[in-house]
Amino acid sequence: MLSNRQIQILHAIVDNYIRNAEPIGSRTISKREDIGYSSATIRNEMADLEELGFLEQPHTSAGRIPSQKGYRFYVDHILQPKQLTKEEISRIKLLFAEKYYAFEQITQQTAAILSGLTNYTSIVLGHEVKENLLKHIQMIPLNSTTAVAIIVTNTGKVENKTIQVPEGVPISEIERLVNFLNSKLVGMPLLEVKHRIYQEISNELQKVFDNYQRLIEMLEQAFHSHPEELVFLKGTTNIMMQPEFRDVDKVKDILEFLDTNEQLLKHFSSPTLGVQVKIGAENKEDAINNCSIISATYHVDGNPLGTIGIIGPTRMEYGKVISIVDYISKDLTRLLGKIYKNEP
Amino acid sequence: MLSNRQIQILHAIVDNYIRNAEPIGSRTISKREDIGYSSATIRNEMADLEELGFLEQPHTSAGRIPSQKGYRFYVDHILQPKQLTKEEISRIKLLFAEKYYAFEQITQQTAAILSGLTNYTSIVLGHEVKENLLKHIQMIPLNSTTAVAIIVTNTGKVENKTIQVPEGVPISEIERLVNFLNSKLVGMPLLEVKHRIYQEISNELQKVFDNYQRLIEMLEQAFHSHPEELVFLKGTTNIMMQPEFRDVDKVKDILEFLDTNEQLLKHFSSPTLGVQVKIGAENKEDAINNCSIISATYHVDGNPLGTIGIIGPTRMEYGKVISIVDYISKDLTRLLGKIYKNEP
DNA sequence: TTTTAGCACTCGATAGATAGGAGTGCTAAC
DNA sequence: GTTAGCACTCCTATCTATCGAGTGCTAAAA
Repeated sequence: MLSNRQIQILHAIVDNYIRNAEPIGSRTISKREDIGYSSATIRNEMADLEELGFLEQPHTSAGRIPSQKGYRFYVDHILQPKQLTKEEISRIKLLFAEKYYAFEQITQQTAAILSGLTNYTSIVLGHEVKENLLKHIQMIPLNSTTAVAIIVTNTGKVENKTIQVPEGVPISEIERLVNFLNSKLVGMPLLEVKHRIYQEISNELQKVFDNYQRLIEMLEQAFHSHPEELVFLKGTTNIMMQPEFRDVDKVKDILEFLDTNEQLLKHFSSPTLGVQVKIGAENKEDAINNCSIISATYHVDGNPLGTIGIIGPTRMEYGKVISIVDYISKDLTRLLGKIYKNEP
Repeated sequence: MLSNRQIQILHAIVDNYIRNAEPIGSRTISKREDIGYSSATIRNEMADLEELGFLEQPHTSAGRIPSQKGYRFYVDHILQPKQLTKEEISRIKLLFAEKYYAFEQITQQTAAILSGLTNYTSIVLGHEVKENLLKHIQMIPLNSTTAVAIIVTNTGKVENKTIQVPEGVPISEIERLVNFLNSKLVGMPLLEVKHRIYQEISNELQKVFDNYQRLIEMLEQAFHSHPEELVFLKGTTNIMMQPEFRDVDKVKDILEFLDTNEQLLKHFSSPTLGVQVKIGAENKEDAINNCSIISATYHVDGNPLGTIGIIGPTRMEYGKVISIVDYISKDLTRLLGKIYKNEP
């Protein structure tokens, strides 16, 4: 276990490095008012801390910087969450006080304020539609061969697809089909809908509709789920302001990681309670080995709907960012809860 | 006017610089098989070309590089469009052969193939909804206080918004309102709809519906148009592979420009016939002074719907990129025309 | 008149060499 | 246990010298 003095020194080093991005020497620390030891003493402690794996030395004659383990200890045991300022809170309140929104707008605004308040890159993952329930199906013919299929879920998510209408199917028949589907499928998890169409109601469909085969093809199109654009990023260029990312190749790797939605989604696949902090190589992907990600899941009615997060250098202002992510994820949960009360 | 030999030399310099990103000296050119002059002769011509403004010299003892004027002349008078390879054509064909799509998917796929084929950054601007006609309005209640308003246009574009339903308005009343609106507003340009609600049908609304005031508030929400997410980018990180953009600050400026949708939209505000090439400072914005943009507008029924484009360094493979942008914009126009035939 | 060979000159890029200084580790004294 | 002192390390910055690609000019050749 670390002694109090060691913790004090580690604290000072992490704080200092987060602020200045430069290795810290023993003299710098001994000069701090809250530390009453000579540089030689500090040096001894620093050597011990390095041996224990909490500090690193870029080269022999440089000061120390926190290692990943050091950051981890800092986050777990030293850090006290930083209170948001009045101004920050009022900016968030202002945003979430807006009355009506398209869904994408909420996520976009959330991403914007996250990166705005932190000066890092924000990530907002939209809703996991999978567990949503079907609320309504609609098909609107555009012309004799094309229609728009619209699927609405109980959380207000709207999906739409342009589909081909089989030759010789009159509009009235489509209306009848839509009514039929609504009566049979509403309230069902979206994931099961397709399955249900084939298994349970195909018989009935066949009885009631002449052009069964063609209609089923059309439905296939309508419910064909494509991997969704769920990811919103904001402030990607903030990364480049960090002194550790003045190198184009590093930045490129990170941006490529962020641009690949699949990777991002995989990274945030499991919802978590509270705020999660992943430091450096705790993120499996090589590209973001020098980054930390702070994230939290937001909910409606206890169901995780998506994730918000911040990505920045391991030298991140953990205290501030954790507070902001926590606050906003809770406010977002509150807002969504207000909008989509779980009524039948 | 430039002599044939001058054109030949300019051609060689531009080609060479596009390929290697390094200044070209007189000796390099005189060694080329298609040029039968000594380096001294080339030197004289190069000096003349520089005086005329077609070439530049990074410093005294370096070779020459094309100036903006040089690129312009190259694009306007020297360049012969490069035939797409069979493989390129088949990749495009494959993409556009897909039968059904959500609209966003078409734009996204287009962006993907543009950047995939060119190795530059692609920009696809979605549809200008303004001139679209209203095809259908729908409101789907989620619970007693919230509903989703869906607006479909004749081009298959679907907009949706979550709106607040005023207290005490029964579902049946909303249905009646939607039917009323559809009977009155369908076929009208989206831009005029709001105006029309207030001016022409407000009287009638007032007569037929009790909760006129509340309903009009709800409609205000539904038709409140927010600046739309119309921009799709792909391959933004390709910029960083260019040797002239190994500098984080330059990259940052460009990415910030691309991230600001308003700027992009402004830049592409006026539709053009055919492929447009903007070289270097011909782009007004400072951030992209060292970039060229190659763009083309795509249409449905003669109406410009959006723009596709490529942004890269001024040292761009103009021949190839122009051909690709041209080809894809035409194919996209063809595809959209097929999907959204202008039928009532 | 046009082209080319020859040559002095320019200037950025590269590689050592050197000095400076921040910081360390160790020892011995407090 | 703490600290002063000191030799040592090694990064950084600066300067210098060299190299060479490329130029412009002149004069000779075609």
